[in-house]
Order: sequence, then structure tokens, then C-alpha cells
Amino acid sequence: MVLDTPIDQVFDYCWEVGEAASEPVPGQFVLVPFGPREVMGLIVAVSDTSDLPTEKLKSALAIRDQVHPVADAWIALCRFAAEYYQRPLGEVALPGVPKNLRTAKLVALNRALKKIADGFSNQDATPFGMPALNRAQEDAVEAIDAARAYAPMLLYGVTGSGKTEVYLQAAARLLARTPDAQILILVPEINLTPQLESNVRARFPGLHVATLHSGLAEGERMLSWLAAHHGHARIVLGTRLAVLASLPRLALIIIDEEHDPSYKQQEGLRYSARDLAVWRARQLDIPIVLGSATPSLESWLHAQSRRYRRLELRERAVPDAVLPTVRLINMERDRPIEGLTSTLMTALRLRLERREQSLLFLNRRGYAPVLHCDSCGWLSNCLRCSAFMVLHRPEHCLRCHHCSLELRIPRACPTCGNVDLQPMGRGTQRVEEGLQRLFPEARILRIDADSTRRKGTAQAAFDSVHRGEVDILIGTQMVAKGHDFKNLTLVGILNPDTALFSHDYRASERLFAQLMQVSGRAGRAGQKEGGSASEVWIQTRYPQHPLYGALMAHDYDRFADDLLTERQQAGLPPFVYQALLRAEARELQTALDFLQAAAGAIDHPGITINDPIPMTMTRVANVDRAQLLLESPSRPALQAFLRGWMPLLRAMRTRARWSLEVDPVDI
DNA sequence: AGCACGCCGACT
DNA sequence: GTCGGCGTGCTC
Repeated sequence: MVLDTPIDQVFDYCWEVGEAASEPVPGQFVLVPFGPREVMGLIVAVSDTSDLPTEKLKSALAIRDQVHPVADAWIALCRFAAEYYQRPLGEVALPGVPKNLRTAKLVALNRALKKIADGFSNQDATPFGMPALNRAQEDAVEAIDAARAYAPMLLYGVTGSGKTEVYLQAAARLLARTPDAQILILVPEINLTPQLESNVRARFPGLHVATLHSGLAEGERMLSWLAAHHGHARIVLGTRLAVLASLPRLALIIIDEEHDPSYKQQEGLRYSARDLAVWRARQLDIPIVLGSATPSLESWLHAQSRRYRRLELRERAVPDAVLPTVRLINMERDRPIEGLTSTLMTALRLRLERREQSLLFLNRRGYAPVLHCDSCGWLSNCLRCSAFMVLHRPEHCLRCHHCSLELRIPRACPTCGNVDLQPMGRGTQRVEEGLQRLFPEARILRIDADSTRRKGTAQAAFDSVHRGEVDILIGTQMVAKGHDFKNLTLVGILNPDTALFSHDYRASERLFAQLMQVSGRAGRAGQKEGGSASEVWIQTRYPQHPLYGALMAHDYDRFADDLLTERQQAGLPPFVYQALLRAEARELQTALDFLQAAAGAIDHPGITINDPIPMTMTRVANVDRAQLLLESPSRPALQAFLRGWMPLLRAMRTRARWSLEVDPVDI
């Protein structure tokens, strides 16, 4: 069987024949002794013999035979992910399985199983309320409904074009046709998109809809997992981890906001839920819908090459809704005060007079990104990282956003004693303070990771905006997703320029998606009687930049085409395939030496291995990090190379800690 | 990864 | 004299 351990091995255990009613079967979960502890394993094969001497074999403790064995197809999915991302099978298959399966008393497990079976024995897939669709939506639903085999479809439509309604009606059609089918709907972050969950539940009141995400309590997680695995949950709505749920009757996969970076797991098994979902759809020969207003360039390329069918929603679905007007403010001409240009201030004032809401978007939390001494040039460097400590004025501290180190704000410069330390730049806290000074009568609310640290405060904050208790909302990317604010007619984007010149070639693609998404918060309810159309104002020093031009024209098509051309010319993904070997150690040289040795460990025809380099943010929490980038125009060639390379790396003696990422996104 | 065992510094 | 630092070694 396989176990959740970094050792890439199958472990043999014995089972006393006739000890219990059931015999072990592949796909079953089993409690076994492993070293000094007891862990849950997954049986992948049953055999009469073992390569190990009998005396070395331990006995399995208990087979969880109340739980159905997982399907071969599910193990095959895990095996594919394990091989593709170069991790042991057990590390892929087991972490998603609820821990309670291991620890729960049989009584509790049986109770949970009974609850699932009883509560949802008579399901009714009749949808409740089916809004009329516009022509484009109708065509999209038809196309999804007509697909009876593997059919990847890119549902391309701006915010508010009614993608959700297409998902719901396509789901309704499938469920009407195949009553026991299961549908997997993936969303980027479930807490930020509560509206989709409530829409799904409201549409299918007679169906068991299960949610699956990392925020679930153990008990809830077990219920959802079992409901999915035993086929009771007909719609499973979840974040990236749900792509690995056991779904024996899976018949349709929907990925909402398929471009969203949170589909990429950034630690442990660094998988792309989107890529695995597509693989899974092909494995099961079922349709998959990838929805986005700003598709990833990977999906865009597939749509261009006709590997994915493109379904397009051009219009906003709310009949009188128009796309917000996007305009630029040249900060070189209109100098900002408190971070706000006069143009934006006028627009804010107008909204206050009309009792409409405004949203200011600034993707930088804290008061100021760095504290500075004018007389000697001292900067608030973190003691443990190669980063600045961010000034957090309300919390009276300097805080490192990378290692969480927190210091009192120094009274005077630590090097020269100057008492006049200056905050440089501005974060959401400083903008909030400025707004209060400029608009003392306005009700201002800040929403960022700091203001919503306690559980439930984020929801409470959003609720108060919905109730109209807020005039001006200032927030980080937290406010960009999911929430439709009915009375919001102004979006101001404060400092997007930094991403334009980032060394990360994906930065502009992400910025466009983010700005498009935050722009979509405005005017979703339609142009109001006598009111102005919704506006988006972008404060920039580079008004000529093509990204802003595309954004103003609402023309992602051309922007994406241009980016793809650039990527092709520069030999970047999606035209080449990459893998990244990272290493970290107390001494940078240790990490670099390991990477250098790794690069020379084996012949690599057809694979480009770049020089080891320190990571952009070299030091985090007193550990130095470096990386080695591998590239190949051929995915199979890269895979074959990695297969041969990994055992050599594992055999290398080094003090560096290392990990491999296939298809890395942050380079 | 855990979790052991194992050999060297500052404390009741 | 002990509690505990994390080095290295194993897990069917």
C-alpha cells in the first residue's frame, strides 16, 4: 500500500486471512502501524508474496470497509499527478482523504455514512427558477449540453456576462438527462465567492450540494468527502483541492475563473488544479468548461489552435448594463495629494453627492512599504529577509510580510539617531487616513488582510458595504473578487504601475486580469435611472502602456494575442515547458553548490538547464534561496528527463533543502 | 515528513 | 547532575 510519506515506495503489510468478514481489496483505506505511529494507507495491490522477509512485515490494523474502495480511475488520476509532479503516490492520494477516517470511532463513521445516505436518498434535480438566457448564453448551454465525450470548452465572457447562469443551466440539463451524474465546480476561493455557492444551492434545492475546501472543519470535511465519494453529492463545489476528490459518477467539470493563480498549489505537491481537471476530463471522456473574462494564455492558445472549443459571451447579461468606462489619469500632469489625483477626488466627491459607493483598489497593505531616514539613508530592512519591513501605523509596528517579524516603530534612526523618520510610499492604511482627512463626512472602510484578521470580520465588512453603510471602500485584491456591489459606480485604481515592469513575465497578464476583475465590481446592476454610467479611473505614470489601452477598449483578445506573440518570440510558456529546482540553506553558497551539482548530474539532450541563480527575494527568515530553471520545447522530453534526474538528486548528499516544481508560475 | 536515538551547553 | 539543542537515520 502507499502512505503519506516522502518515501516513494509501496509498503507491504500482512492481513490475517479470515480475521474479519472482508478481504482487502485495492482502493480500500487501511489503518497500519508505521514506525512508532499509526497511519492511514491506501491499498494499491493485494498479493500472496512480498519481497521482504515475513518477519519484517507488520500486520494491518483495520480495513475501513464501511467506505467504498476508491475507483481505479481515481488511483490512476493520483498516479498521473504523482508522476507528472515527481512526488510519491501516497503524498498525492492521502492528504485529501479526511483525517477522521483514520481516527474516527466506527460508531462516528457509521453515523456519518448513515446521515449522508438518509439525508439524500430521494434527490430531486429539478432546478428552481431558470432565468431566460440571451442568445450567446443559450448557444453556450447548447454546446455544453451537446457534448457527450471529452470536450474542453473555453467559456470566454466579461464580468457580468452571465457565465454563472451558463454553468447552472448546463448543469440542470445534464442532471435532467443523467439523474445520478456528479458535477464538479471549481472556484478560486470559496470564501470570496459565497454568491456562487448560494446560487447553486438556491437553483437545486432538492440536490445534495457539497462543498470542499481547506477551511472546512474536520467533521464537515469528512461528510463532504464521503458524500462525494459515495456518489450522494451531486454537485461538488470546491477550491483547487476538490480536483482530487473521489467522484465515481463525475460527468461534467466546470472551472470558474480558470486563469486564477489560486488554482496553483504553492507548496508540497505543486499541482495546477486546472491542468489536472483537464486531464481528468479526458481520462473520463467527459466535457469540461473553463470560464474566464481573461483566460490564461495556456487556455487561450488552446482555443486558438482549436484544441479547446471557444464559447463566447460578448454582452453583459443584465439587459441595460453597460461596461464601465475605463479612463486613465496621467499622474505626471495631475499630481496626487494623499495618493489621490484631483480627477479622482472630483469623481469621489460626485459619488458622495449622489449617495453612490466608490471602491479604491490598492494592492499594498500596511501604512507605508518602507520607513526611511532622510539624513543617513537608513531603510527599514528586515533583519531576517531581503525585504523591507512595512510600516503598520494602527498596529504601531514594523512588520515583515515575508517572515512575520514584528518590531516596535523605532523612535529614532537606528544608525544616526535622527528622530524624523519618513514613511515612503503608501499602503491601504495611509490612503484610508488620507481619505478621512479629505472627506471627513464620508463613511470609509478598509478591507485588507490586516483589517479582517479575525474570523468572520471579512464577511461582516462586505455585508456592511452591501447594506449601504459605506461610501468609500479601500481595499487590496481581497475586494477584487466575487462581490457585486449594486450601488457601486466608481472604481479607482491607485498604483498599478509596479507590475508593468516586473521581472516576472506573467505579471502583466495577472495585472490585466486583476484590473478587469476589480473593474467588474462597478455597475453590475445596470445604469441607474438618472445616474451616471459606472466609471473606472486608473492613476498611472505610463498612460501610453498597451496594457491600459487594451483595458480601456475592453479588448482582451488583442492583448492576449500580443502577449502570446511576445511569448513565442521570447521562447516562454506556453511555447516551452519549464521545471524549477529550488534549494535553500543557511548559506547561499550551499544552495548554489547543490544546484550546480544537480545541473551536472546527468546528460540532458533537448533540455536547457540555466545557471543556478539566487531567487529575487534571496533571504527569507534567515534562509537563502536559489533556483535552477529547466526548459524544453517538449513536455514528454522534460518529463522523461525529470524521471531520470530525481533519483540522482535524492541520492546527493547536501545540507540544502530542495524541491522541484513542474510548470512553475512564480519565477 | 515525523519521530526516534544520540551526544554536548546552561539551569533547578 | 538534568533539560534540551538539532544532526542523522529509519519507517513494510
